[in-house]
Amino acid sequence: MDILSRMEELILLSVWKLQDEAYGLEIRKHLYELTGQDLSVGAVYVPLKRLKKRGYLESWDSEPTDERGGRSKRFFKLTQKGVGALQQVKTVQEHAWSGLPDIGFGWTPSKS
Amino acid sequence: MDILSRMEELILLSVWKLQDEAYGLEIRKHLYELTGQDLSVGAVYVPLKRLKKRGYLESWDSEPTDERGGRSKRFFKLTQKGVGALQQVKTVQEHAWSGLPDIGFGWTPSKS
DNA sequence: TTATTTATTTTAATTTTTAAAATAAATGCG
DNA sequence: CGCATTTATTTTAAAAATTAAAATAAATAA
Repeated sequence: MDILSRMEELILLSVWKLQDEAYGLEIRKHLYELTGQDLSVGAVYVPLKRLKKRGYLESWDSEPTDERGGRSKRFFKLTQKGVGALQQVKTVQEHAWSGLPDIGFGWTPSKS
Repeated sequence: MDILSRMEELILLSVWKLQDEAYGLEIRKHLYELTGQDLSVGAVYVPLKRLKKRGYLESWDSEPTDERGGRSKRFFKLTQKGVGALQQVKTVQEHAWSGLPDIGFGWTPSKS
C-alpha cells in the first residue's frame, strides 16, 4: 500500500502535536498516551528514520542542556510532503468509514 | 502495536460495507475504490485468513452459481470482536487527530 | 571515577505485505 | 467431448515493517 501505515500516521501526528518538543523519547511517551501501549524504543526510532529518509520529516540536532542526562536531542518537524501524506490518509479514512450499514452489534460509528 | 494495521482496518470495513457480497475478489475491488490502489490478490487473501484466525471475522462457503466461472465463494462477516477492534482503532484515530495546532501549511484537519 | 539518567543506534527475530505462480472449479464453444 | 476462458482461492518466496533487547553515547550526580 502506498498509504501511511498506522505507525507512520501516529508518529507524524505526534510530531505535529508536540511541536517544539518532538524528539524520540518524547514521541514515544505521546504514543503511549494515544494508544495505551508501551512501545519499544526501536519501534519509534526506526520508523522516524524511515520517515525522514522518505521526506515526510526533517530533523536537526539540539545542543545539550544542563539537566542530568541532558544530551543532545534530535528534533523532528513535518515537511509539506508529510502533511500531504496525512491529508491523503485522512481522506481514505473518512471514505472508508462512511456509508456503513447497520449490522446490529449495538454500534454504528458516528458520522466522521 | 496491538491495534489493527491499516490493511486490517480497511479489510474489516470492506467486509462491513459489502454485507452479503463480502468475499475475496469483491473485497479487493472495494479496496481499489477506497484507495485507488490495485492490490495483489495475495495482499487481500492473506490478511483475510489472519483476521479470521484471530476471531475478527467468520466465514462460510457458498454453493457455486451458474454464471461462467461461478465457483464457490468464501463469504466473510464481522464478529463482535471484529467490531470491537474497529471501535478501538476509531477511538485512537479520533484522539490522535484532535487538538493539532496550526502549523501553517495551508491545512488543518476538520474536527474529527 | 563510578553510578545514574536521558537519549540514540544497532541488531536480530518475527510478522506483515506483496507479487507472482499454482491450483481449482465453473461455463462456453467448436 | 475437450480445450479455452472466467471467476475464485491457495501457496510460496521475497521484501519490508515491526518489535524487543542490547549496545552505545553523553550528560550530571555523588
